[in-house]
Amino acid sequence: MIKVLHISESLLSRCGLASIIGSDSGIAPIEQACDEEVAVAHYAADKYGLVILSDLKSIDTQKRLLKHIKQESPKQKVLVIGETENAREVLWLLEQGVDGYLTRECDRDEIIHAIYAIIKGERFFCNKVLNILVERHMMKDEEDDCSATNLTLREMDITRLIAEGKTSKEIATHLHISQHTVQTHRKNIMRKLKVNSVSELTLYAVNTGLIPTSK
Amino acid sequence: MIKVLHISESLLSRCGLASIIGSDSGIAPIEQACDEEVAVAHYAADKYGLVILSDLKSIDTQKRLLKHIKQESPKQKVLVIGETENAREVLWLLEQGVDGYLTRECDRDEIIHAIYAIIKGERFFCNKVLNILVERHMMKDEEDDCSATNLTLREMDITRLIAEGKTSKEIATHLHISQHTVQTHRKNIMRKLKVNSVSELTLYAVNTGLIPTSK
DNA sequence: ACTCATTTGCCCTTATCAGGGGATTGTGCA
DNA sequence: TGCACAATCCCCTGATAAGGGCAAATGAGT
Repeated sequence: MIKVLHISESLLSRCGLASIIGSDSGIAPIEQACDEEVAVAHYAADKYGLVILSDLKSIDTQKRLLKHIKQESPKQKVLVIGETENAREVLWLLEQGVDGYLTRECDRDEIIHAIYAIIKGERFFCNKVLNILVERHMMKDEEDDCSATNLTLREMDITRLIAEGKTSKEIATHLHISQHTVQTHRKNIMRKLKVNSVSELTLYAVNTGLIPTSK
Repeated sequence: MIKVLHISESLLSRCGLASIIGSDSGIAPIEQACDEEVAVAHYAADKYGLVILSDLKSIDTQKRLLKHIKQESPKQKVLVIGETENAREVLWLLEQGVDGYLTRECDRDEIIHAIYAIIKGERFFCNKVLNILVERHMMKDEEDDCSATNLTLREMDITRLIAEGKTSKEIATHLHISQHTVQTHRKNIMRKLKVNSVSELTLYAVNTGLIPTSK
């Protein structure tokens, strides 16, 4: 019987996954963690055959959890069920040693299939992710001096939060880092984007799709 | 028996909600729509007692669906299970006539409770959202004229210039008025729009067409 | 003439930002 | 092995914004 830990902040997701694979005879009833603290407290190396991460409010939480798990137990199998189609995010996860990535649109069979594949030591990615990887590989040649989008992942996070109206202090609290760090990122962002006001930064965020517009 | 249509792009969520309220005797088995097209094709006025929106990949999709539903059937009860704690998003949803808003952290009882409350014609919001509403409502008392779009011509000028990244001093020079005047306008604008940062002001300007976007 | 919204002007305090230093880790890449 | 870079943290200064209150001139409408 495969022991699974499902870390998800969404009640719906947790019940959903439990319901979906609850009937599968090869998988034990899923243990659940509803947030980061519970997950960290609950987790132990070699306790689970598979850890599934899904529906975490902030990508940052996802990153921290992943790092924590990989530190505790580098060989822990991890499956992420995500919503992002952002190439950089996916690539980052792959680099961290995630064993599988599904999107929320995947169907029951794909989930079950992914679980068994990963347990057997394979890796499993759904089509969308594969497309991203392929595209990324294609683009790779021309992609070296694109002046606009050379923000790092972290800088994109910060940019989005600034554009949403958060203060540096709020961002620091939200990301669990120091205000100084946020300030440093701000400086680098504004230097890279060649802007000198939050308005222009916000307009940049809107125009590049970092922020959704209401129409 | 209450007929419910659940629109969600996440398989986990759909199964989760079905599992959560499947055992409730007062609610019929949930119908599901997995994306926007299916939802639009599936939906008909007076067909459902309640429509639940959750886990839509883009906020734009959520907005389009909501508009569509309210056009087809203005009195349709709608419950949104969201993840945002962004005040503007929540307020926008409320203005569109959403009858309830829960976050993904809400528990089973809260969901069931919300459904029955909404069916009875009440509105239901979880605590986080209520906090947002209360904060905004505090502001509202003093300024009886409710809505955002009652800026004067002058204030619109100032808003546009602020959103373009000008400082108060630059605006003052440009309009041949005192910096103090610009500051006063700023204060009034931010009070009227209920925002407290230039980012949010900029987003307002973009969303209302005061500022052109490049896409 | 009177009212009301608009526009304009000024004072205050505190908080935050913009821009300038510098520094330490860790990771990836050459 | 070293180098570059990302991400983190810390210090400084001056400028500006945020938010409060107050009040005079203007102008259109009743």
